[in-house]
Amino acid sequence: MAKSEIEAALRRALAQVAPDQAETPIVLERPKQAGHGDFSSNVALQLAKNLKRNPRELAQQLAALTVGDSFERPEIAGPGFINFRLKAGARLAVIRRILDEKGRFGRSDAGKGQAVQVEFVSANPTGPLHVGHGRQAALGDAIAALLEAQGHRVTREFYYNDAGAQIDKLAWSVQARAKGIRPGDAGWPAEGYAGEYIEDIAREYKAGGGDTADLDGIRRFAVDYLRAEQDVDLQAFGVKFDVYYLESSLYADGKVDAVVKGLAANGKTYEKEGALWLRTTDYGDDKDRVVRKSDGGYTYFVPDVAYHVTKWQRGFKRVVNVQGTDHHSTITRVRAGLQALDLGIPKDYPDYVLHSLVKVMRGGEEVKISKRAGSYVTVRDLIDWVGRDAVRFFLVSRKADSEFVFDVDLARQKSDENPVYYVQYAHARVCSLFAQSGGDASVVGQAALDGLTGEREAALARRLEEYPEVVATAAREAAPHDIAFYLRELAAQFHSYYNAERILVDDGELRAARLALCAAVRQTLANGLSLIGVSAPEKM
RNA sequence: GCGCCCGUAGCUCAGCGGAUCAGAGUAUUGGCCUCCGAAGCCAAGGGUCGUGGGUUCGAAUCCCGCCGGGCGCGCCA
Repeated sequence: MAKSEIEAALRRALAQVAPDQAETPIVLERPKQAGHGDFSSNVALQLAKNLKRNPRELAQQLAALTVGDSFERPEIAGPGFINFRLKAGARLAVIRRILDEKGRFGRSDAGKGQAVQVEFVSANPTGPLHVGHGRQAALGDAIAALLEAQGHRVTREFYYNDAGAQIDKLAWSVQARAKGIRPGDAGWPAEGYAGEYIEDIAREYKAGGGDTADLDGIRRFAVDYLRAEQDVDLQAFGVKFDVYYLESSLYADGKVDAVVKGLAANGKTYEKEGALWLRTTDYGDDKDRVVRKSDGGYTYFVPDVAYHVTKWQRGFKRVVNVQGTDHHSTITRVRAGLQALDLGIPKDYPDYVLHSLVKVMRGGEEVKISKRAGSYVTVRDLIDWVGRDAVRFFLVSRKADSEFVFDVDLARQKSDENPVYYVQYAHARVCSLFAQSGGDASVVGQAALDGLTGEREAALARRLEEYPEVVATAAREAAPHDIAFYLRELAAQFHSYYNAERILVDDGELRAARLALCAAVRQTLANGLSLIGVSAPEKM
């Protein structure tokens, strides 16, 4: 590839100009302005700092020594940047590569099949999924897809908190409803779940012949019911999990007890005020935390630690947990627990991607209620309002840690269409071109590309060439929004090209070359959209 | 009060291991359909990058203070 050739040539020049600085990192950037060429390096500036010499002078020396077949003579600009311009043939080579690699374009085997686990959503089975879960589902699934694209073997996992106080509350709430007690009535459980769905569950339970006095039966029924409902929503969202891990199984298998024993055996715990405490302050926490409450029960973070021990033991050397920022205090605790067990788990295990909460706006006001859940907007609501593709694109298009305002009106506006269609429309337009030309992408790909001499064509080729690096960076930083941004820019350049040039000209060779470029754009759009779980329609 | 995150164009947001980083979309205004999909394209206006210091030849980017916002700070999960 052209980039590595430039890098190697620059490296050779560097070895001649400054042998003792041969370790200076060489960074090749893609200038934003086309006038600055295809690649640019600031090595001369870095070098000037170390050698205390004039950067422009160094740049001149380096540039004169940097030669290669695929690029023109480099130019010096600004304080000492070395700019490289590719020869047309080298720049257009990416088109043929894309048509050849198809869905593999942008993928890499850099991950070498390493097993990685991405845990996300992990909603308690106490109600329908809310928008925050939606953001997690969109982010987590995209991060998983990105890691797969980099050659990792990814397991998508959902952790069910199906044990503990909140499940008891669920059971009491359903039982109360089954007995005809409504929220606010006498006998309604303290902090019970007030959503309409509780009534649905109670009705279904009774319809199935359930006994309203059988609290365990109610509990099992309600959890199964809500799990099934969440699965339906996730399916509608296009997210599939490989493993559902149940908190209750950690108790059943004795893994929770084992953690407590292990912590005690390592001398990391102590008794105080009738409770058992863990010295999490030894690992950077503000204060020590309770492990076993004075009533004998464990706090939630014990099964959490036990769960993460299983992740490690299941062979996941790398784990990414996607959670809301409201859980950020658990990071220190879980890591502290793992360290205190002294199992050889790295200090920064696992990785976390925290996302801020989503505010839903509609009609100029924040929406806080939904019919079904009562106190929050559900994933289902969003899908119903703007469609799955728009929800997934929107929720992934912002940095995870910035607050996100989901403007439903904006997403529906413009004759009931969504902004994501800008990207999808570019894809559909190429499909339309092929439908009309009767062309076949693989045949078209054989065409000579020499005719593609326009600035827009060069810019599109540059953009396409960039794609594999965008994917690699997005995967490394667990930042799917990079993909969304890239796709929008690629689509914008395509629309611009489409309007400026007549693709289906009469000249056979030129037409074939332009169609080849369009086919490469279409392929890249499709590859990118699939990473974030958005469809690439042929018509719309 | 303490900890983490955030403050960039009217609005929603990228950029943040310093330089070629003042950007995108949207909104506003003005152009472009006898012609491959106008759900599109082209152009213009619009920001002392919250604020005050510091480091540096060079700071939206790094450090400190302050202001403003979010989230945590349970023997809840």
